Amino acid sequence: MPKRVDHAERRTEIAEALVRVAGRRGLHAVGMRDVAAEAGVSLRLVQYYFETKEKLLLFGLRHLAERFGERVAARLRAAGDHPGPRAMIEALLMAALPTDEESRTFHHLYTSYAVLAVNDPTLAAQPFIKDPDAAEAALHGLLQQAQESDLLRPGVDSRTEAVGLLAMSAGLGTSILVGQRTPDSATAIFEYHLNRIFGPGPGISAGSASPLP
Amino acid sequence: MPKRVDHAERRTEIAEALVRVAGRRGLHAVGMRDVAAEAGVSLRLVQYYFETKEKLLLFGLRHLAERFGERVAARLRAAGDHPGPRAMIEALLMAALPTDEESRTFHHLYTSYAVLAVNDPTLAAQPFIKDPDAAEAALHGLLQQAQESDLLRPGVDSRTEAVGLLAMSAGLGTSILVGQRTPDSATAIFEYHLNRIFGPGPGISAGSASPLP
DNA sequence: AACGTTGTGATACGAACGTACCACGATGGT
DNA sequence: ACCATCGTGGTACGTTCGTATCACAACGTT
Repeated sequence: MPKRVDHAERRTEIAEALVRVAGRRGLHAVGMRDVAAEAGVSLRLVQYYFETKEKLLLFGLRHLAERFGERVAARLRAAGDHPGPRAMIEALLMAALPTDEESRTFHHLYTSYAVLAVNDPTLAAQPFIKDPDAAEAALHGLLQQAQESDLLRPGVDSRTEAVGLLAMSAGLGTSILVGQRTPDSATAIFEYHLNRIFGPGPGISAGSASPLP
Repeated sequence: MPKRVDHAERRTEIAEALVRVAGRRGLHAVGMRDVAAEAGVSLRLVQYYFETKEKLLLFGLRHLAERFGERVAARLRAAGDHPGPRAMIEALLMAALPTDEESRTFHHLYTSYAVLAVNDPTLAAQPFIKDPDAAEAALHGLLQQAQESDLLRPGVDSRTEAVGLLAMSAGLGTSILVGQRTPDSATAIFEYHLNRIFGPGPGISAGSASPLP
């Protein structure tokens, strides 16, 4: 029926099918046939656009990381520069928490890939070193900017804080994912730490932010 | 040849074989046959002592969590009460980092199980809710104890700090696992935060603890 | 001494997986 | 108008997996 097909677009569609079905049933339980069914194409086509499963998984990871990067960027843009760097930092940290379905899926799959990357060096480089480094640099930049504007309490090490906050975000994200903690409690913890780094200021908009449940 | 066999002991041996081989090749790549070979027994025996793979995995998780709990307890005991609560807290946080092979395996497999638990509620309850809650309670207790001894800076919320530090530990652990960060840099971050919570005091014994590589 | 239970081995089975192969309609270049 | 190539479907192959089955040796009990 169709003549010439945009390969990149088709690969993206299939990769998103992979992300959907993996988010639903777990990455370990996803086969080529599941991806094909979810994408509404034949098994042969998945083979055609990604010759091997490994390549499909790799592309899926890159696509996932890219989509998530765009999401974070959009939230940062939405936060705007108006209320100052603190709002941007809040947006950055909150965007990484698994609150809605999309971020839940991201955390779930990203962690799955991270586990695979421990034994499969092919996966590692870009999404598990470079991307976190970039996030760290971004947060570090925001903190430095705030520091230069004299918004931070004295004695704050912007670099160490950046690393620590991102690690905290990752750890809290996992806790939320497995149901140990609620997004609201994570929000409250961030609020506490931002109050400690900045002076006391205007709070976070979302969530009830009760002390701790 | 042998007459009566201690089931519990045998199950433990097999579970440890599971942990070893899974730590080497990844939990997703481990089959019943691999566990049998690693334990030096026949496939049938693994089936005999754990009827199904799911039960083997479940027991493996509980065993892993238990062994790790003992490890942390031993480190806490080794830290002793003498240098005060700060040393205990340092020991608690450091014990959770993947520094040697044993803790690396623990982090790797525990994360693998956590990913599985997202889609399989059978796994969740004990090791992913109760155990972290216990760790949190322990750290919280140590912080409270330090607070009552007037060792903490004013304005420190012991509960929030406990949760945040443990989340940071988990996040840093994953970063170390995938090779983004070194154990030493994680140590430096803990030192920074403990200096902030306590007054400035005696440093951590292990590691070079350079500012940040 | 006989017997039921327990521990162990070898092997078979059915399903699912990733991949390879074959066939064919449609399309675009010449 | 031909033909090589692209896109697509269907299906088969070989492997591996978890599990089930059969057989039998060794032990404790009576």
